[in-house]
Amino acid sequence: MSSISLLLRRAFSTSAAPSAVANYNNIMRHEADLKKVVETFKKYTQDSNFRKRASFYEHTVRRLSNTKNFTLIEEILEDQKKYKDITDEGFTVRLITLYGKSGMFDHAHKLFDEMPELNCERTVLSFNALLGACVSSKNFDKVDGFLRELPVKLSIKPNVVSYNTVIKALCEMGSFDSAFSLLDKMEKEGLKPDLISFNILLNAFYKNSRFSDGERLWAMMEIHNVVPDIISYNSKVYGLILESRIQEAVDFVQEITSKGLKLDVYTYTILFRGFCSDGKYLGEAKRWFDEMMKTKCPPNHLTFAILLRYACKNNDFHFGSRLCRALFYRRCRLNEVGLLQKVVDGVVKQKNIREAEEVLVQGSVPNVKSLSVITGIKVQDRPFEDIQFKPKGSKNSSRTGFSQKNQRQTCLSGNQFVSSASCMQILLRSMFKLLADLSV
DNA sequence: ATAGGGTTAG
Repeated sequence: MSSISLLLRRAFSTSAAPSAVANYNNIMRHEADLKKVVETFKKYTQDSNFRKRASFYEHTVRRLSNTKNFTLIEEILEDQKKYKDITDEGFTVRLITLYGKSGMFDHAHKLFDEMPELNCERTVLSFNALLGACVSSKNFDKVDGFLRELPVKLSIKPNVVSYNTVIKALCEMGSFDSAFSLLDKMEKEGLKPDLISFNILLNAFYKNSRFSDGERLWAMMEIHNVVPDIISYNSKVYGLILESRIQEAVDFVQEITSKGLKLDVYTYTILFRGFCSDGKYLGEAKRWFDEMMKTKCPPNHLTFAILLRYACKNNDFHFGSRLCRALFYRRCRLNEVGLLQKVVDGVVKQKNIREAEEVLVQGSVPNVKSLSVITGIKVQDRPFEDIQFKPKGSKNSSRTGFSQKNQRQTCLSGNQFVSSASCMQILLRSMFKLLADLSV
């Protein structure tokens, strides 16, 4: 009990004087009303320093895009046209990219077309931004036409980035051979395929069960003097796992290490996913997890989700609770709270009360019943009365790490408490949310 | 301006 309230107190206490930037972050994070978010954004962007901060644009637009508020996205991005920055190609390119990422391809295209009248020069940068917007908005089929028409029309010479983007689009459409043949086309245009060109192709081939096509690329890379990096190798590990060649994948990973390359979180996570197919790899999974810790390669929420499910499935709750501790330490959010509950239940069943306690205290699994069973705390009607929180309509469930099922009981009005169970849930959810926010 | 993870299970 005391540890939990300590955690809560820490989570709810306000931190020291925020700068303008932190201030903005605070306002935006806690503001549930998206109309107000938009107003605040527009107000802040009157400041020219603020307009240089690409990440604010990204955060705000991503949030509006996640909730499908496309009108509001249009409102803030179109509003930017009134600033002199719009004559700076870099600034406009960012807006085009944001439209693309929000899936608003027509807006991206329109802005590109408007650039001359906005007094903004168009070079290969904005051309590439337009191509990129096709890809991110999944208008893959448009890319090829743009590559054929626009360079002539606008006297822009495509560069490696342009071609890489087209290769990506063709791969996404499943036109692997056309994508591959663009390497030749590039060379004819006097451009050298680079690491990114090859990584796009490696990924596409191995991921789409074209293992032998993938294998052929390595020799080509050598010819082009392109040195593979960990992203290149990860594609192959993925390919091996996809073909259930687990041991070969392990051997290949060893080989990567012996080349002096550092494995990254992707490498491990791909391996773990391969191990999951069979309980016999549990020891191997632990060994690689230790390796991860030893080499200071921090696991992320996906790594934890995969390993936790694997541990639970094989009744290894000791490993499970160890994973939970690492998970809380890293302040990762799981999109499946049920997994934590499984660990607690498993540990309790095996009578490792102490471990269960730790998982609970650190992770606050929102199950009041197991909470009171394990800790012996009797849940009162009005716990934590000293803590105020805003329950109304905070809808960003994705940040809290709680499933939709757990969300539906949010029915408080004002600061009134309801039953102890849902109160506890809401309280814990708020705590999770705050912990998540603090870790950003 | 371009590159990379998942899907459980009742």
